[in-house]
Amino acid sequence: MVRISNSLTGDKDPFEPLEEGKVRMYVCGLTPYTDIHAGHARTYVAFDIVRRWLEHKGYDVIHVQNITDVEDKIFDHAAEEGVNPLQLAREEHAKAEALFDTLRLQRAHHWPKVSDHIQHIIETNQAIIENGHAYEAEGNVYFDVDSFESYGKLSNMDPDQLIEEHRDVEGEGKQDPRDFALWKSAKPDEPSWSSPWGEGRPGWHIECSVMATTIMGPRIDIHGGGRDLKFPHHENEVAQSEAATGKEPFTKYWMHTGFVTVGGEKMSKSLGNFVTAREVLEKHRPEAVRLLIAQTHYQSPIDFSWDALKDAERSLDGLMVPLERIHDATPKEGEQSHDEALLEAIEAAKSEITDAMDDDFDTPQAVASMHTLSRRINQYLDDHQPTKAVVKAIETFYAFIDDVFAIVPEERTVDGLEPELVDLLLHVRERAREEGAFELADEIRDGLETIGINVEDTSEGPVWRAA
RNA sequence: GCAGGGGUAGCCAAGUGGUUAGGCAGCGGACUGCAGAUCCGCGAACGCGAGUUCGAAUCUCGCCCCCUGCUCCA
Repeated sequence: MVRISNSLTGDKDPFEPLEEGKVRMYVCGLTPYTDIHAGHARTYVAFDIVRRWLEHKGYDVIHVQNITDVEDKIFDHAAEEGVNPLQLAREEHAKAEALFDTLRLQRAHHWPKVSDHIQHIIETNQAIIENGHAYEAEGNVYFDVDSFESYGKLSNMDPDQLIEEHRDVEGEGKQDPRDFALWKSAKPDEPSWSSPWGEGRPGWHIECSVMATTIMGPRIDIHGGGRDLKFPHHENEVAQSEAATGKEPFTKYWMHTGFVTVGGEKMSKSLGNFVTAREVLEKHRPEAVRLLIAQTHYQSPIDFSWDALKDAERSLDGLMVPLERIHDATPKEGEQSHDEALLEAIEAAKSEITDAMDDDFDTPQAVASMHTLSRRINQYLDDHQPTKAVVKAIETFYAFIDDVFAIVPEERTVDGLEPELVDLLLHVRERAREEGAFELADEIRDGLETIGINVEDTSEGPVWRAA
């Protein structure tokens, strides 16, 4: 049984989806106007692992991730650059999607865009007005916070206190400072659509309610996003969705990811302390990035540093050593008495990882189990030639962790390299070593290293791989 | 101010009453022509103060510090 820390209840709740065997999952996506940074990547990797785990458990997961392509920031940015806002959003989204692929994120089943859902948004706004929870004012439509009794239930905010806090918040024709826009009247030179309230465009927040419910129905299982979206974005989503459909809870399990920080402070575009996902992936393998993220629980902050990434690279290398060793080994037929203990250790590791993941996706615990098993396998391989059954079990284990975490790297290759030539060189080097010509042997090894090939001498002879 | 999350060894990070977490770095050893990898061993920890308990990182109370949210935000 999977248990999930639920922001809505404040508890770790047993996961019982609305519909047996099926999971409706919505992850707050991008407002594409510039490069995504490490913080976005963290959230998406975290939910990628959530999805992979649920799928591993046999759930049929529908994963929806929105593209907010109609939003002030895009308009502002497009105006600065002198380009078309919708075009800018399309291009930035395409760039982000390519990065997602590199990061080994499973593609969402739906990537709904606001610009494709304007009609649905208008209809939802009308429903909210009819249900008495919104009003029109000077071409704008505002959500009537005071009419929605449970406002504040997700973010644990006191609605009365919000009145004082937001005394100064402006808005054309707003009746209450807490009210927020479902529809904004058009400004010159900005994209707009016609509506019963005149030319305009959707407010921020409403798109997520509309696209989630249009695609998945009035109630969904999991809704995720960064902690910074909890208020006001997610709080407003809850209010809008429930006000429109009359069904609650809109989302059964709300999940919020911790921030990526830099020197303890939140990484954000406005602070300017960000590192783009592209920069990170230019310097590091995606699997190392994913391991770094998995080493921290999804709710805790991750303090970003290049050193931390380097550590994760080394840690990943260590984790993958057994896999490389069995690729280099020649397995033998039959059974060996000492195989039993190793096969049991592999089963034990799987079961530990399963328990950890079921417990609110405790990836750091799961990673620890992987390391422990990796050491056990190395011990075995130090002492024994593996049998085919053992090789199979190890490969199956690595396939399992790759399935759930996507952290097993492709074997590295050097472009334009003839493996036979490397083997020939190493053969010559062995001859040199036999004759004690170590200077020549080292020259060959150093030379190979400069073209990206690492040579290691083992008791079984030299092995090489791309660095 | 209100609300939430945290403070665990040099760094990162699990762990909710008794049993080695784990990683990275470090030190010693085995192996090796050397290097690397691997293995074995080692050290080092629970923010502070009281309390409960046979026993507290874990429970209670008080305090200190950090981060986040309170209509830009993954």
